[in-house]
This record gives sequence, C-alpha cells and structure tokens, in this order.
Amino acid sequence: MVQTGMKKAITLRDIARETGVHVSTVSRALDARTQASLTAEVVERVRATAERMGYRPNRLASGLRTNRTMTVGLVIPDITNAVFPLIVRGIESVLEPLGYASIIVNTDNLSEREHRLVDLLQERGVDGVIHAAATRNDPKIVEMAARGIPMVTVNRSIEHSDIPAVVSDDARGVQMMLQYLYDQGHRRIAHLSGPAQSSTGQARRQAFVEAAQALGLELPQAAIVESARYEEDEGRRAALRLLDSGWPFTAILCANDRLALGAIAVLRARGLDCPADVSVTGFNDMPLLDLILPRLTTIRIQQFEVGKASAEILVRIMTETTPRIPRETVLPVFLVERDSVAPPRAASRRAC
Amino acid sequence: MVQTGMKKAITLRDIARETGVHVSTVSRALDARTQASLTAEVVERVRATAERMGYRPNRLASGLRTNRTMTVGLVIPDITNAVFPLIVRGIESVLEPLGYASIIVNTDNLSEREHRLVDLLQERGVDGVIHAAATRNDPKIVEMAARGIPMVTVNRSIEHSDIPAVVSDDARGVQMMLQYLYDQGHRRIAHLSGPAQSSTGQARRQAFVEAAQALGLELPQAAIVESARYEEDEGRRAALRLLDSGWPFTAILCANDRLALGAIAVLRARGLDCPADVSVTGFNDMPLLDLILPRLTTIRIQQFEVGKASAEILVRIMTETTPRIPRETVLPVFLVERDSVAPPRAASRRAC
DNA sequence: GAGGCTCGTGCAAACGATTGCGCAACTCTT
DNA sequence: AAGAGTTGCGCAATCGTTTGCACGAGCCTC
Repeated sequence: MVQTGMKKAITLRDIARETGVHVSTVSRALDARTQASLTAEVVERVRATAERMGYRPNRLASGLRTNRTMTVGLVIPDITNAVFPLIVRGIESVLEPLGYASIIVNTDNLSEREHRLVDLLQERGVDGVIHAAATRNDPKIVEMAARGIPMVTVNRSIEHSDIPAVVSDDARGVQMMLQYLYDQGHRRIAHLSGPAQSSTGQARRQAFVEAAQALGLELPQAAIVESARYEEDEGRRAALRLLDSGWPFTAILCANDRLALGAIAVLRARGLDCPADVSVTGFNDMPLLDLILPRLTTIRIQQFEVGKASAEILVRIMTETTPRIPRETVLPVFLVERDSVAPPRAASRRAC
Repeated sequence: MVQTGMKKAITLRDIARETGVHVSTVSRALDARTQASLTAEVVERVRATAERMGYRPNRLASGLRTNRTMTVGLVIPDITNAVFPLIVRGIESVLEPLGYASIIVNTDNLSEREHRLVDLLQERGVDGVIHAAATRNDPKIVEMAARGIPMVTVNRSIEHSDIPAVVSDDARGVQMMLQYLYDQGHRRIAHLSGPAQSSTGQARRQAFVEAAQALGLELPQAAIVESARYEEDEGRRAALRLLDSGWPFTAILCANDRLALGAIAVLRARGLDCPADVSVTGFNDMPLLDLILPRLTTIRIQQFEVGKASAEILVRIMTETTPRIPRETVLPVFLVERDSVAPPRAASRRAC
C-alpha cells in the first residue's frame, strides 16, 4: 500500500515534547484514574495541547500493554436473520456509550467457521464475547470461557458450564400461546418444532409437550414435526409432512415466524385458508411481520432488551472485580394477537 | 476484572525457547513472505511446535509494529435496515477468507455519532473503511481519506473527492420502471422521492424527472413528493400529501420499498385498491417483500454483490502498490414484476 | 536542624511482533 | 588455498502506552 499523503498520528511523545513534560506525565494527565497524582496546572496544560493537536490514543499500543482493547466480539449465526440486527443494536446501546467497539462475526452455524472466527477474535484481544450462535454445545467456546475471557450467551445456554445466559421466556411463551389456542376452542394442535440442536428449538418443543399434557390434549406422534432450520422452506416441508400424516389438526403452533409463513404458504397451496380452515401461530414477532397477510398471531420477544441485558452483564464481568451474575437472566415475552387464529370449524376442515 | 484462571497466551518467545532458535527466526518461519530465507528444516520445526503449542499471533503487537491490523471498519446507518445485512455479508464473503475482521458501527445518520465512531475506528488502527452511511457530504470522512486510510463508499458517492464508490444503477432502474409503467398505459405517474440529503434519494429523483421528460409525461409540481426518511410512516405521510393535491395520478413510483408499503396502506385506508385503482412500485426488493400483499413490483438491487464489489476494491487499495480503481463501479439492477402494477382504469379512479 | 514525611515528576522496563543489519559459516572461483 | 560471494540465523531497535520505582524538593515533627 502506497500511502503517499499519510501524515502520521499524534502520539504521547509529541505532546510531551510540546508541553515540556515527560511522556509518562502526559499519559497520567490524560487518564482520569491517575491525573489526581499530578498538579491541576500540568493536567490542564497537557489536556489542552492534546486537544489542540488532535491527539487520538493508539488502542493497539495501550491494549498491548494493558490487555484491554475496549473491543468485544459478537458471535452470531447470520446477521441477515432479522432477529439479530435488533439484538446487535441492543448490545451496542450499552457498549458504544462506554467506548467499546464490536467485531461481529457470522458463523452460519458451521462449527468449523466458528472455530476460525473465535480465533480471529482472540488474536485481536477482545475484552469479552457475546455469543448468540445457535448450536447447543461447542467445546471451543467453553475453552475460551475457561481461558478467562468474559463471556455471555444470548438466546441459549451452554450446558454444564457457568457462563451467564440471557434468554427469553420461551416456555412461558409456548404455554401462553397454547392456552390461547385452547381458549379459542382448539383441541388438536400440531407443533412445527425448530432444529433440535438449537437450544430454542429444544426448549420450545419441550414446553409444548408439557403444556399440551397439562391441558390434557391429544398428542400423537404425528403432531410434532421437526424442522432442520428456521426457514420458510423448512416450514413448507414440515407442513407437508403434517398434512400428509392425516391427523386432523385444527391449529399449528410454530416454533418461529418463518416456519409459520412457510406453513401458511403450503396450506394455501392445498386450498386451505388460514385462519378459516387452520389457525397458525408464530414466534419472535420479527420485523415487517405485521405487513404480511394473514397478519400472524405470534409471541413477541424483546430482542433489543435481550441484547441490552447481555451487554450489561458482559460489562459487569469485564469491569467488576467480583461480579455476582445470575446464571440465567430470563426476559418476559408477550402474546401479540393478530389475524392468523380463529376458532376451529365445527365441520371437517380437511378439504383435499 | 479478576482473571483467576487466565493462562497467558503462547508467544513467539515461547516457541523460540522450545525450538532453540531466536524469536526473530520464529517470526520469519511463520511468515510466508520471509520463510524462504530459512532452511526448510527450521521452518518445519518451528511450524510444528507452533501448531503443537497452539500459537495464535498477537495482532495488537504486530499491528503496532507494522501498522496493519487486518481489521476494517464498516460504517453503516443502521443494521436493522434490511438492506444492510446483505451488504455486510457480501463484504464479509471476501474479507473473512483473507483473514480480515470487521468492526461495524451504526451512525443512525447522526453526524455527531459518525464523528465519534470514525474516531473509534481510527484509534483501533483499521486498515480500511467501507462507508455506507447515507448523508451526502461529510468532512470527517473526506479528512479520513485524506489521512491516507483506504476507503470505499457504497450506495453513494462523495462529491468532489476521488474516493471510489460502488453503486447500483439507480438511474437505469428508475428509467426501466417508468418505461414499464408507461408500457402498461400509465401517463400520470407520481414519484415518492427519498430524502434529498441521501445520494440515492437525489439520484432517483433526478432520474425520474429526466425519464419522465424523455417520455413526454405530464409532470406538475404536485407529482413529486419528498420523504424525510426511507420509512413506512414517511411513505404514508407523502402519499397523503399526494392524494390531497388533487392531481389525478394513476401510478406511484416510489424511491424505496418501505415508502411504497406506506403508500399502499394509505391508499387502502382511502378505499383505493392497489393495483386496481392505483399502481405502486418499489425499489430495492428487500427481503420478505414477496410475502407481503399485494406483492410489490420493484427494482431489485444486488445488495450482496454491491458489498462484495466494495470489499474487493478495498482489498486492492489496501494491498496493491498502485491500484487503478475506477472512480465509480456501477452494478446493474433488475425489474421484478409482481402484482402491484396493472393498467390504469379507463374511468376516473378517484373514489373518495 | 536532622530525619522522615508526602508530593510531583522522571526513568526505564515492559507488552509481542517485525525487520534492517551484521556476522559467522558455508560454497564457489581462480 | 585464499578471497569473494552467498546463505542462514541472531542481535537489537522499534511501534505507542502504561506503570513500578526512584528521586529531588518541600514540609512537618520532635
């Protein structure tokens, strides 16, 4: 790279030369924690010339010396998945005012990629990591935490570890939704579950089974169909399996909005209307969902708040000497009632 | 922070001690560019023990020495805006395989925030910056480029500067869409323009005016309404202004999908159907758009490709000694025909 | 008035990697 | 076989900041 015009940055040394004090004095004058040990006059003189010369600290140098880079890593599966940008902004809302920068990496749920990216973060000396990747257990992450890197997981917990987790109350969400369908008169309710290796997939499925049993609902084998990914085409595939099973369900509780959208598309293709013939519910309340017809009844998760809470916890771990952090922080969820649920038809609703 | 279990990382010195060579030899053995000056035996021995000990280079140290951090900054307005995640993934698709990490910052189009964040990037010694923030001219950014930091802008150009830009062929997109509406029989076509301070807003508006004149269309003052932001509620506000102007338009060409969605909502509220009463078109073809009814006819922009191209250019600027980069790289756009356009009604279409 | 404070500042050694330079130990040439 | 050239590696300075320690000056105390 030919940097012809590259004028080099102002350093402590430059300020020292300019003010006639030693570089260490400049350093102390610019650090709020140490400037008490200097005379107010020197502090002010240094501060003023630093300002005048446009001094910007070199974080590489200070990080090298102190092992603190004011940089954190965000490990997420895929930023194009609409729930993550909100989480990211929530995280940023607390980190950025404190001066932290975030390196965001996308794992695509590929553990090989995740390993490489975790290395990439470590090489850059991140002060902490917020981990939102979905796979359930990952030795690399546990190892990183064991190395002493402050870490928080969001939307999932790592089993057999004491890494703090921030999660939404998935179980309560599923239970609320099932109760809601029950109250509308539904008795044969299917579940399109998420991937088993994602912790949300597993948690929601288990909550579904438990809530269904608590309500005394019929729950044949065919009632639960698992998807491989949280995507529309998986929703379609799973809904087809469900339809072809022959079980006369009247509603589908989906583990995720995108699965629900896929399911509704399949129903429509088979000549079934949602909600007239089959009620369908989602989970997450992703952005723009309220513009898609039928407007999906779903469980709203506070993505931004989840991100915010996880960042607050990470900051505590990074800065407090003996933080007492709960193993799990669970945030409430809300049922948002829209148009995709109606009472079941009295007559047989299976058209074809 | 109390790092009790923090076992410190392996350094070149550790490997040197282990293999019995000097630390500089280790450094050379591990660098592909310099290992030619060593015997194959030493290189292999160093490489093997580095591998065995799990050596990870300290990028802070190497960055301090070399002024290259293998980190780039991505300046975007808001990651929750659906077009940006795709751009980010496009950028990553070229940067990540090369070993670069990305620090992503959201400016919210606030220049005060942008200044702070640009400083944050500089302090961390990023090797380059991809700048996708929307405001048209920003002295801070020009100053940064002048300082010699490699930079590329996406979706916009900086006036009076030679910073390379990657843009979509907005003008052609507008022209294609207007021609399409014309071919469907529309003659009185309104334009919901984007914010004037965004370069896309300005470019699309200008293209609209030119294309309309070329087609000999009637173009009264009221035909163009400007929005303050690319958001649904601005689309609603602008559409209301348009309706209230009394001009008997038969179609609205919107500068952006979200504006179009807002406009359609207002039409619906006024008892007008899209496309039966008024045709509406979007721009961008954002994710999930095809699920929203009526399915919006729009111009597809290759977000991923835009990101990819900008990253490729940035890499060239960062690594080549005398790169010849075109001032502007323009990527083609495509008209995607869906359901929000129909021929105009012969009769008066103004219901209320 | 001498010894022991505190207070403000300078000194120099880190942090880990890179790299120009120098110096042995070779190989080749004549 | 001696000089010249080459090859392979070590030495030490450097990047910019931080921080334990030392040191001189002033002050107080007995």
